[in-house]
Amino acid sequence: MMKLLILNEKKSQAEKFADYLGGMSGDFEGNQYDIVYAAGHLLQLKSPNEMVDKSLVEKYSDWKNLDNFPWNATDINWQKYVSPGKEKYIKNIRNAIPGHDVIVIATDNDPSGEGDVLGWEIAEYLGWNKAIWRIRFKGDDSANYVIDALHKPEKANLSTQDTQGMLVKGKSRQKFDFLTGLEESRIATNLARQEGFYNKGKAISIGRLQTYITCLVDSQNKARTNYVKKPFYEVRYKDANGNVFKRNYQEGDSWRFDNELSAKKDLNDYSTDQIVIDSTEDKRKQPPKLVNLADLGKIFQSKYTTDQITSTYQKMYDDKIVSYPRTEDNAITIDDFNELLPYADKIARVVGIDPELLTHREPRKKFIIKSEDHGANRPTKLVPKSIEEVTSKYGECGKDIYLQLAKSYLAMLAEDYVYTQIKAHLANHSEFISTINVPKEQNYKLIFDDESLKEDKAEVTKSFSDEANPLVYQGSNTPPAKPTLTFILNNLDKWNLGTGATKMQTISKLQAIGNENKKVIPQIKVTKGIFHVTGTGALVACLAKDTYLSSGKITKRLQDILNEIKDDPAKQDMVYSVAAKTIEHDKAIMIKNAPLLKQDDQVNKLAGDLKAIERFSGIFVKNNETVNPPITIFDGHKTNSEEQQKALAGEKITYLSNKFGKEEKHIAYLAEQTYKNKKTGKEVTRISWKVEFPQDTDHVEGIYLPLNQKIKFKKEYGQHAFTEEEIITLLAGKELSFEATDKQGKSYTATGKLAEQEFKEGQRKVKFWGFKPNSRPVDTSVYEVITYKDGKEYHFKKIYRNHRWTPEELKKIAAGKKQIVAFNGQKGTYRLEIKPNPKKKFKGKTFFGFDEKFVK
DNA sequence: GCAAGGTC
Repeated sequence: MMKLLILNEKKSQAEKFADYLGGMSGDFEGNQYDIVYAAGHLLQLKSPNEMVDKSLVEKYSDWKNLDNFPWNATDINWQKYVSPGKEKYIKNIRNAIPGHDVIVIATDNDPSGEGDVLGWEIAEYLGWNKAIWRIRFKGDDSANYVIDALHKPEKANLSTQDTQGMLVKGKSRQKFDFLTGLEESRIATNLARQEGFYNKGKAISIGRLQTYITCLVDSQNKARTNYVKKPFYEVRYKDANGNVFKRNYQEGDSWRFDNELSAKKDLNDYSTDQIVIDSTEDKRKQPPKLVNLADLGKIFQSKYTTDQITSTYQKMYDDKIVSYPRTEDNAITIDDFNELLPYADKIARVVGIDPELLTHREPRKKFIIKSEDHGANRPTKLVPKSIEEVTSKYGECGKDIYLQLAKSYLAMLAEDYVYTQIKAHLANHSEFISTINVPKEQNYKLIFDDESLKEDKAEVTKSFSDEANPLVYQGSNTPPAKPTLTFILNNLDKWNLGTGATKMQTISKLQAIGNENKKVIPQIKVTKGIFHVTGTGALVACLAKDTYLSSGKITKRLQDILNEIKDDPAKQDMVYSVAAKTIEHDKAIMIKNAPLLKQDDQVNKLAGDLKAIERFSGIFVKNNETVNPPITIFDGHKTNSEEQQKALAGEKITYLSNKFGKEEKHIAYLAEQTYKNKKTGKEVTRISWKVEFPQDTDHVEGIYLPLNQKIKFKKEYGQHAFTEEEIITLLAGKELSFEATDKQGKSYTATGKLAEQEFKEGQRKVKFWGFKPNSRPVDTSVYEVITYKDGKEYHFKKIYRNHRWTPEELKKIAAGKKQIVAFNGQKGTYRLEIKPNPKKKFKGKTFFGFDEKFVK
């Protein structure tokens, strides 16, 4: 009898195991067991300088000496520490260990070996020295698979870990990415600085996945800029339904011209011709495979960011209304199929699909896989009551995700799309041919049209008419594709780069929207669905051009080596030499590229202002150590050398600051400050500026009763200073009226209450509390009040240029549309094109007005 | 200050 500690990768998996085995603890065929779980990787590699012998710490802390690279990977002991935020999971597992004989690693069985690493690193970290069993099961949602796997565990222990192929494979991948990523980041950062590009004092991040993406986006945009359109002209035929007949072009054919005139001359040799049908055949197309998260990203790329989609999907997964997000499966097991089938009608009704369409309830082969990672993304048995419920819980994006997911699933249960394929040629010119597909029965396409996944959407075709007419057709060489999300994802797939879990995430992280997530400096940004590099991205693209890490090939090569290591783990040190060779090569390339930074237009335009924070240095009297504080204090004050010396001597300096809207006296001094490093969670102590602000006499503080929350707000509004009594009224959340003077000097009664408001400071939105006047009622006998297309209310005068707006005109105005209106002037009627402009400006005031253009 | 891989 053995006591087993079953270690799952995540909570949801542990819950399923408990379900199959009869609880989180219990008895499995005579052996006692307890189930514990992680939350993905709980551990990560330490900093390089923490993984080497004392004598090498200096070398591995250094960023500046290029001779250090490549490192000697055998110097490194590959120790790990608990990722910030994951301590509670480690604690739970540690507490559960005593009394057990075996740790059963029951994490995901990824082909990369990631699940193996994830389990083994926990056992190692916790100092486990007894048996370790690895079980591999097909999918995590069938009791039979799990029990079957428990019958035949792969038995090992920590001392034999180097013989475990999958584990060694996973660890080797980790080592390669760590070595190449960290070393090349240091090399790139150093080289850029030597050329004067400081990237705001932050490191330039280089890595196998991210650098490929950044360089791909940049090279594609450059290819688009350099594209020269080369038109060609040729005779084609078109029938009344728009079907085109053309010849198959071979290099050197004389009927294709580079100028229109020649083609026009050629056109004289052709005349209206009869269409001859060659064949008519009915064809069928099965519904497309199920969508995954990357597909959802592609479908909604112009509507939502990758970040919105992944985070919304995650919320829906947390509530279990959709399946596990991070998979690349496009099919499901027969068990999954059978489990969800009884809910199909219910799902259909929620998403507004007629259940009558779901007649194909037998599984087609293409949708069924024997084993799965997690199974394709799909709705679950937990069907929401209505689509409105989904919208109210997860917003517009959640609604769109659910609709798309449900429809993709339901399409699988509909009949094949049937179309008629017709091939034809022209009677007198048989070399002109045409093939068209005419839809016959839409079937699954009524539920989900897979065209939405393609970038070039096919048009619906009508059958041939009797005859076709010749015309001169202008074509051109194809321009390089736009770097859209689809483009990036397709290229990642080409090289097998990134996993289901990381692709969308990395693209999100690389984007400017990651500004809130300060872990990563954005390298790319997306505008209108097209990706571009940022300043940092421009630096990366120029420096890393032609490096191995910027190319997809390195991943193919790495994977070959990793598989070799998996088959013979004794070869594991191979990964060290591959990493060293990669770094050596890339270092040489980057040294060559570095001088080009100054000549690169894009780099100068985008990265020129990413200068370093200027610092001064000196010995600080209080700790007798050399310190490097910034010259400019964060309140905007630029210190002079006299002030710097004073501060180093431990004295306070005083100056006037203008930063916060008005001039005030600030006192600043150097002192020890403690920060939390966001990535490592470690506290860092540093000497930097502290500022004493003058006492705030403009604002008042108090408890805002409706929220029971402490707030601060301005003591006055316009010319009016609030009295004690009025402040109490406002803090109670009540309305207040007082006599006020407007900007024109007229007095009026202002009524309003406290509200949280927002103003923009550059890109940043700053929230504040303050008195907010109610919008003054408009005189509806003089003004029209409309709800504009942006959903907001606006007003404007009923009579404009002596013309009273008609109801039809008002409708167009509300829709934001242009229109031509006739006005009566002194010299008769004149016409203007009128376009509503809700942000019309006059003497600094913004109002709802109209842009006008004269028309004849 | 630096990766990619997990999950939440």
